[in-house]
Amino acid sequence: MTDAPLVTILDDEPAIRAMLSDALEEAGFRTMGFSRATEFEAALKSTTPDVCLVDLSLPDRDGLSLVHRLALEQGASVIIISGRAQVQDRVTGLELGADDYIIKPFDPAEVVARIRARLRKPGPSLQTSDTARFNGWTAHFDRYVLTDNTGLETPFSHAEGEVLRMFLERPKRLVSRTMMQESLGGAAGQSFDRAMDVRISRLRTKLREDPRNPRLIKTIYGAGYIFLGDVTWS
Amino acid sequence: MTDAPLVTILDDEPAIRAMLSDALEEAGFRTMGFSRATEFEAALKSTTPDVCLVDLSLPDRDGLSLVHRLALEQGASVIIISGRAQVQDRVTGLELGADDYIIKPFDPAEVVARIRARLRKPGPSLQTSDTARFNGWTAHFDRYVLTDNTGLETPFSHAEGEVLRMFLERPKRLVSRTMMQESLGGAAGQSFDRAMDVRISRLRTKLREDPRNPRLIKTIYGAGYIFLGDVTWS
DNA sequence: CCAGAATCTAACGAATTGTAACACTCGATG
DNA sequence: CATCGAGTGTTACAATTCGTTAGATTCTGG
Repeated sequence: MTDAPLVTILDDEPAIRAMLSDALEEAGFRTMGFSRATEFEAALKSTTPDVCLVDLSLPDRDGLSLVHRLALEQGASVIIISGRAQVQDRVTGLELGADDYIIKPFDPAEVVARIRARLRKPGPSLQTSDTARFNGWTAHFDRYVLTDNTGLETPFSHAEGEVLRMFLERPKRLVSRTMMQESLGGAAGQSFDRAMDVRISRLRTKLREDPRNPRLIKTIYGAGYIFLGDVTWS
Repeated sequence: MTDAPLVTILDDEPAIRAMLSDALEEAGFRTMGFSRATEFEAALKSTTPDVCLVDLSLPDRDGLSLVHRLALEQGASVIIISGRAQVQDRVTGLELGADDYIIKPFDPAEVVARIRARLRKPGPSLQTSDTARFNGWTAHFDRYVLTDNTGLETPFSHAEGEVLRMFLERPKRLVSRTMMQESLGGAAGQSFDRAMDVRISRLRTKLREDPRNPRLIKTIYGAGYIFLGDVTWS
């Protein structure tokens, strides 16, 4: 999806840039991060972002004047992200041309929602590439269907899909039990361990694994599982 | 000053209405205040506000569904003013079409600044067209008709259209059950949950979905629905 | 080979979702 | 005013999903 909206992030703290770009890319946006205003301005000559996130406390320049220039010259939406929480700060920020003003600390989900509100487009889809091929099978995560090499379709549920995706994203590597639990969002505990097993068992059935000799999902006793398969995402 | 921007205020607390209209008129806007959603809707027939301030906790109606309708049908900017401060509330509010979300207690100066920010960018908040194409189907929302790829027409009702539109505006993204309820204006509760299901069931029938293996409207157990279809509005 | 731990999986059941059938509302119509 | 029919929420029950339980099975160290 090359026409996903482009969001630039201008903030001097790498941790915040990372958090934002993670959340935004997860939500389907393209992102570019900058730590300094000068770099950002240089990049503006060759690209036109759809939304600009700007932190006001920049080392090399006053953020507000930058916002002002941005709003005036580029047509882009400008969203200020700032630790300055006073009403007066917000008012002047908005008066200078910002379209929105978000206060640190913020929740990435709200940032995504506010960006979408600016773009007011249905928003890009969560899934970018959502089919994977492996050993004769094709997993269509968008349709929740597994396809045989003969073309026979087997539907799988959401929970099964979570497990399958987890494996396909880590082929031929050990997936520890605890890692699974975390990724599947289950509260750790005796009973959830069994739930995991059951999910895997059901997935194995759909993949027509031989219980005595599984070829795709191997159990490593005492450690976890390992998915053996030549995975190609497309 | 007849062409000063018109701001409507919908809030059941007279004190807040007074404070807002004072500040807004001071800032040069025209204002109209309403205490109930029904009055407000009646007034909409004769006037078109530039910005609508809406309190979510209304006595006679769920505010969110009103926001949804407003953003959709009128082209006006909608700013939610609410006491509900959870991130999740803000996210759903914005997802449902609000352009901004202000938390009580607020400073009137900030409200003014945010209104100005909205007016500056005549946001493309309005869905200009009323026809969408997806996977061989064409939905004519103006005529309440679904057209087959063979040209066969199937009428759909208003309630079905609400659900369909909600999906077509968020293709390939999870639509949570609560978001639906709020957009469709049902008071949350055991029984309305069923009403949702029934609407979707009826819509599925019209889309000739295979109950065992729906291709367009997928159910995500415990989470909501996801519409898989390549949507083009025109 | 044995004991104990880890894993597998059939079966059950609670929660969620699907849908047919019914009931109510509201306009249109005779 | 009675009737009809479309639209839609409600109810009741069926179907599905998925975690839990419990007993069987497999693995490992000794």
